[in-house]
Amino acid sequence: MKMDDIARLAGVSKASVSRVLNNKPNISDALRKKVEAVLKTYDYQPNLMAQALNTNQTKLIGVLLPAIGLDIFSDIVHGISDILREQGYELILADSKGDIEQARKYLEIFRSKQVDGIIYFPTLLSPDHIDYINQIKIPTIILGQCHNGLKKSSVAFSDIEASKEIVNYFHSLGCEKIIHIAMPKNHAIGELREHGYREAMKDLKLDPRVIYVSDLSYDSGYAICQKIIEADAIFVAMDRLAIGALRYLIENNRKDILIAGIDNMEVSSMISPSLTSIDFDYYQGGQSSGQMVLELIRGHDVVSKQLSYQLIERESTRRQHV
Amino acid sequence: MKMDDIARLAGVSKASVSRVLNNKPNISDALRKKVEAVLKTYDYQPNLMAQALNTNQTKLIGVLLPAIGLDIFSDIVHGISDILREQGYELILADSKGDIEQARKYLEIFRSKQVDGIIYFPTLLSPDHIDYINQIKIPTIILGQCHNGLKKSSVAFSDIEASKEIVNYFHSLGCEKIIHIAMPKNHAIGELREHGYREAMKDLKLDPRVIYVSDLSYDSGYAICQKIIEADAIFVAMDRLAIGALRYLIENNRKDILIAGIDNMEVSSMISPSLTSIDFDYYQGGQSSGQMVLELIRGHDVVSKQLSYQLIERESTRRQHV
DNA sequence: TTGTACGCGTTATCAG
DNA sequence: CTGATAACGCGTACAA
Repeated sequence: MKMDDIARLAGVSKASVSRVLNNKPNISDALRKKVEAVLKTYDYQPNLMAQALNTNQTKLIGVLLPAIGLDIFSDIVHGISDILREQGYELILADSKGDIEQARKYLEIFRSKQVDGIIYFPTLLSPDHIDYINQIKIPTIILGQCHNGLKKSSVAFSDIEASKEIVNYFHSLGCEKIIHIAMPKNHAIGELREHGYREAMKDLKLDPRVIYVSDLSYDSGYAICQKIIEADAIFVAMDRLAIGALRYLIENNRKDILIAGIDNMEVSSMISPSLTSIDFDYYQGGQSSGQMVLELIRGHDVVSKQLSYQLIERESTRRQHV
Repeated sequence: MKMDDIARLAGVSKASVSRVLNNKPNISDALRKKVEAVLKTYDYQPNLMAQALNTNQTKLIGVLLPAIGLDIFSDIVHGISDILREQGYELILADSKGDIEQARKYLEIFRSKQVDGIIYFPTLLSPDHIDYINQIKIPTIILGQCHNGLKKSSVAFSDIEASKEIVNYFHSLGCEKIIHIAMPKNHAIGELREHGYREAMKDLKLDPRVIYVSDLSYDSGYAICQKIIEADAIFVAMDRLAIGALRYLIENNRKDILIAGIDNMEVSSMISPSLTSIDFDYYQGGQSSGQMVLELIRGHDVVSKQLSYQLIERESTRRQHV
């Protein structure tokens, strides 16, 4: 059932049908009624490919994340998806696995698929990569961080502030030897969180000590703890690693060491001891970026947004945790 | 840069350009070289919308899952995505949240977006819903279960067999009072696992006892344990629930009760005690369904496939676990 | 082997 | 306000 057919059945031209479908003003009520009736009867659905060819809009948004499996990213995807679908857009999802080459490959695929917009959560932002991003022609939102050199709209979380809060929290609990387990050095978010840690330690006039994991697996969090000789508390750059670290502490009877993460994974409240963490509103972040990419497509200006956070206190920061 | 331009620059007709692009045989080497040179120079990219309109293929596959956040589904997505992208397809991802109405809504969206194929992981398969699925015109793969009434290709995991294995494993450890924590009754996978449990118990001439959670959250797994008075072992229908249950056992000092789940989530090896579980190859399942949907699109017949599993023994099934 | 001409189903333009 | 008609960019019969 195409527009031609509808037009014939309604006894009008397909131009008029098009006008009705797109709510154009220049059409009489009489014709409108007639066409609408036929439209209803035959349950007409416009052919999106033809529409796309003509309007040069696919109504597709490319979403590139570093790891769709982590629960924070699934929250983000829900946020994005809920907003976009409301407005008739669909999303094409890709996973860069934290690798820049992969990321470029997917951005390239997005381009070739002619998506109308892109939401990109990068990991490392090298000067090189920033140049690459800036030169993208398609409306693009950078999610997860904002960077001076970046000429794109962005939605960031308060990684630095949140990290500071954790250090200060440990200090308020009487800790002095506060160690930071950081992400590998090529992770932008890891750098932000490490930065927050160092700043807070400096403000408190405490000696920072940072150790880096090799990757973001639970195992890495576990393994890295072998390097820790002495500590009052450990601030781990993400819950996932923290859960691994916690396991090590338990196995080695270091229940005197306090520990906290960031991300507030769903499982963090369920493990024993439950994990103190920072909660970011990732769903909200997804919604914001979805909204912003649509505004960008509609010609609005580049803007930046930063989201808030909340400290969730649990058992892992109590003395002698279970 | 469109085909016309390339044709002009190469001094040939656009038909010839098209032939080169699509590797048609009926073209001379001389022309081919000439065209390829121009193609390279100008980095020509065909307009997919025009292609789509013409060939009636969007190269888009709709993937509908009950919960994209769970790690099993992210494995599935990776499997699907790796296969599809190899062959130039992209995937549109949607989350039914386990709700049939939502699922229908998304299947409807897939249709309106004119996807070439669908991969659908349903939860409940009511007769009504089976009818609905059977009447879908687009090539469709049902993932996660196979059902007699279903006239679609399917990729299933060995839920029944795996469940039996766990019960038998508990029995080999000397357990007699083996309780099953099952998913809410409207979950097909839950039913399969419960079925496996009941069969195994019958074979062992043991009394089955099944209790149902209200939803699939960690909390539900925790809360349901309050109903358990006496047990040697608990077989939980999924790791997520099992982790909640485990927390309850620890808090209430019931370290004598053995416990095992299904899914082998990444975190299951990291919690204390680590959780005995069944590992399904979800990535492989994703790959298979991706492969099958492409074959369906190419006109192959409807087929079914069932994947294997593996029991992973861990601390939660050792006597007096940590 | 090569090129011409038309069709895919819309939206946009321009007379009437 | 309405209806022809021309784009949109590609594939493909069909003719040469």
